[in-house]
Amino acid sequence: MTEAQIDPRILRAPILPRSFYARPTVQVARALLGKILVHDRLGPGFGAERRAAGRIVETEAYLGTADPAAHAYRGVTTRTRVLFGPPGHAYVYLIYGMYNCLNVVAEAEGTAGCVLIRAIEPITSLEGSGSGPGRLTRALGITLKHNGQDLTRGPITIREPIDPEAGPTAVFETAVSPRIGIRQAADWPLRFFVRGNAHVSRSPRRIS
DNA sequence: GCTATGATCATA
DNA sequence: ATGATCATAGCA
Repeated sequence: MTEAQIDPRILRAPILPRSFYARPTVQVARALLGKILVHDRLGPGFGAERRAAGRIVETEAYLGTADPAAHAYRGVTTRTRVLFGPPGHAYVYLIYGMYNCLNVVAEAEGTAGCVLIRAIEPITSLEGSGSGPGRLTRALGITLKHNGQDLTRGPITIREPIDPEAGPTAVFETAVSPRIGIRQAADWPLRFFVRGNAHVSRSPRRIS
């Protein structure tokens, strides 16, 4: 049985501060590309195989009350409350009865806005693919119970890679496209991904 | 209480 | 093109 070796870069990677998230949503969506998403299932322990991590290679911005495709479009509800809360928290929801989607709350408290994490490039060995929003949460063990959690505290954190010269996506070009799978505001250019990266999702655009 | 609706994915 | 499967929203 081969123990998966953790890339030591994630052990030293500093957690992104709240100020990173307290910016316009589109800025946050672009800035999240290349950052490292970590789920430490044992907290600050040393259980190496319990730590799952990947590099973010695809995101989508959802612009709150100004965006017909956003959950926050119709204002505060039980579900969307976290979107209007302080930035740097996780917004997790269940879609199609089977998939959890992980979003990051952006903008100042009181203003809704979030970034959907759509794909990661594995750093640790993952159980399954990290390509696609439903698959990456399954691979990292992220569920509804993580909704509202503070991403500056963990166990889910997003980190700055310590050595930007290392790794296959360290130097990259950001590509832009319409968002995947929505019907409202279907042509808004709010999807961002690492051009040419093999782990970017290839979900078909929903039609009709 | 009830019903419609998905920011998905796999299979065909 | 279809189906699996369920939390949430909107309405009565």
